[in-house]
Amino acid sequence: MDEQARIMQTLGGVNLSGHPGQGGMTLPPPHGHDGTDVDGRKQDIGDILHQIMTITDQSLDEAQAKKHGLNCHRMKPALFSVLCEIKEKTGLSIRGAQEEEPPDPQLMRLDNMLLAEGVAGPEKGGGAAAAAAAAAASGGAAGDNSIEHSDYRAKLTQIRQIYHTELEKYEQACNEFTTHVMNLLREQSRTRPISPKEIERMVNIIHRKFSSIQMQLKQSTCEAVMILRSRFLDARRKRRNFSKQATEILNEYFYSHLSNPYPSEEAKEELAKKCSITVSQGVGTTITVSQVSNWFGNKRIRYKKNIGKFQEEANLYAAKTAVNAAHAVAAAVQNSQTNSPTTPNSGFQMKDEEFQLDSAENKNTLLTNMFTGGYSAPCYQSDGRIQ
DNA sequence: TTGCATGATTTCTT
DNA sequence: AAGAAATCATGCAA
Repeated sequence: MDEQARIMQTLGGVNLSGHPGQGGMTLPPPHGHDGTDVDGRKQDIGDILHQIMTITDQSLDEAQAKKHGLNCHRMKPALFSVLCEIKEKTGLSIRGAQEEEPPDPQLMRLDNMLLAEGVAGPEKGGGAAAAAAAAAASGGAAGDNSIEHSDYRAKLTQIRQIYHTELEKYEQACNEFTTHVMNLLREQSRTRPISPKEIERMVNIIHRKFSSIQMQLKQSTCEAVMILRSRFLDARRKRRNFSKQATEILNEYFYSHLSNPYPSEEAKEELAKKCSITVSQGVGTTITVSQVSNWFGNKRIRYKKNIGKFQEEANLYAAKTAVNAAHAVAAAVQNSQTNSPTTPNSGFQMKDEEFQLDSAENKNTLLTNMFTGGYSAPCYQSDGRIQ
């Protein structure tokens, strides 16, 4: 620190005569009051410059000794001050051209992405927000499969850890290198003119270099996240057929509600629950509400597009529900004979009482008519939409 | 390998 | 926001 202060002092106040001046470069007057003094100074400067110029021709020991001598020379501060001023002037003109660069947009993009993915930024959650974001991006069905979800999070945490370790390493290396260079420059400032601004500039250069290395790290981290994310989403996209039982439950509901095949949110939940119980496709496989919605969406559109093709299926399920209804009625009758009257069936399956009591065939014709427009309400509109 | 079935996603409409 | 329609991508039987 005293070195720096000394340099500042040299820069700010010391002139060639060795006395404090008004600041800035103060050359001796061309016609000094004392001619012999001026001549002496000139000789001194010539002498010191000669010594500096020849120092490289000498052996290390000789140079070392000479260096000490130069440091103690009475004209040294003055010469040092002049050199500093000259350097500062040239340095300023160079710096004007290379500094004040705007923030790198690519770096900003990378930073934003890492922040959004939960890799950079505060530790909390460890990418839970990112997983949720990925879930939201991949549509309603996402975010329900906890196995894939936790897998994604685990991998993201891994990436996060690697990223932070590497970043820390880079920062440490950067600091070490900066300290080293600063020490070196301070050391050198004893023998050559180095201003604090120059040191600062050098530090900036080092930081820029290290941030460009950091950018590479950020870039590869982003790539890793993108790969993980695409894999995660691809895995979700992989289609697996529902089990036969699940399809049966959904079909039963669909054909028994053909007049209005739009299950409410509660009904969807119920169906999802029911399907999940019967599904046996593997560990962790469940049918979600959004999958039920997908299924009904697909079913409605495909049924509407080709009613003929689904006729057989419709008959089958209508017969099935009719049988169920008959059983239910029989049970109800039996109940009414033995106990007080109770509701034979609960839940969505028996909502459409009128439908249940029709004969399978009649009902199908009726419902087919509904879809083809031969039934008053609800039916497809002129543009083909239901309702 | 091919064609159909089917779950999921995307885009558009209401 | 929910649903329709189109499309994608995969499963599966022939």
